[in-house]
Amino acid sequence: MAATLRIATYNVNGITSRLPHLLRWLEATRPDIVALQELKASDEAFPLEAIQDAGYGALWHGQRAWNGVALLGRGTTPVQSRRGLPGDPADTQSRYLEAAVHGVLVGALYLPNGNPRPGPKFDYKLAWMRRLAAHARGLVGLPHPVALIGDFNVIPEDIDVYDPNAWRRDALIQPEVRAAYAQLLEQGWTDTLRALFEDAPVYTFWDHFRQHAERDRGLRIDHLLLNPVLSAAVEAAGVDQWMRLEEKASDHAPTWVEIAVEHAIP
DNA sequence: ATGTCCCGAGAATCGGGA
Repeated sequence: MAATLRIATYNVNGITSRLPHLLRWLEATRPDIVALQELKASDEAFPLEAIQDAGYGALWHGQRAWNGVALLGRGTTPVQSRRGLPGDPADTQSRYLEAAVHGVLVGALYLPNGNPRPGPKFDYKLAWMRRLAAHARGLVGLPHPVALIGDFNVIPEDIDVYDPNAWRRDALIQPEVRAAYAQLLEQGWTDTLRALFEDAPVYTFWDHFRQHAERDRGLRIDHLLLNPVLSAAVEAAGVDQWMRLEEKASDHAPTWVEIAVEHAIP
């Protein structure tokens, strides 16, 4: 029996503040696999019980006040394959978690913002992108489904921002950042939203300034990169933009892809 | 150049980050 697998990524900007939003969204859209970013909470503060009550198993890598990523599986607990991005043992920031969920190997990531630029934070971002590319190279050609999803903090092209000029000094749009992202895609990853929307704008983030959400002045920085095995089965993709217009919303909206699978998800 | 929201500190606002 044919069925679909829904994979989503959502930067919650604080799991404690956003738990009600997360639970409403899980119930409304019932994704099978979810990557969360910016938990901004220690491991001890992760709201496992509420998430389990919603029908999800969870794996998380928290950090007090900043960063923090998690993977949720509907009706299953993700099986961890990696915690932390390889390539720098001194890196203590919680930004990468990798696990098998519903038959997909999922790398869930929160790529460094990189501002202010220039400076050590921008250097860290570029170094992190090099480490990601080195790791991703070993994943893209695997004979099973692989996804790299999360908040990449990269505006890939001018179509991905409401006004490129307004962001020209920002780390998210710099030529070397865009080049690093393009090189990652060249390994064989498909940028799913861009592939499906073709030359139509689609945004995943709207900052808190000047009513940008209400005016749809956004950026596309949350990405779903699929390896060839997985991208061959894509049926649909989109952004749950209504979530950005909720009271006390995160500045990001959940972004998702639906995959055709042979059998119903248990 | 502007502006807003989250977190932690620690007691009321403020700094850091985005």
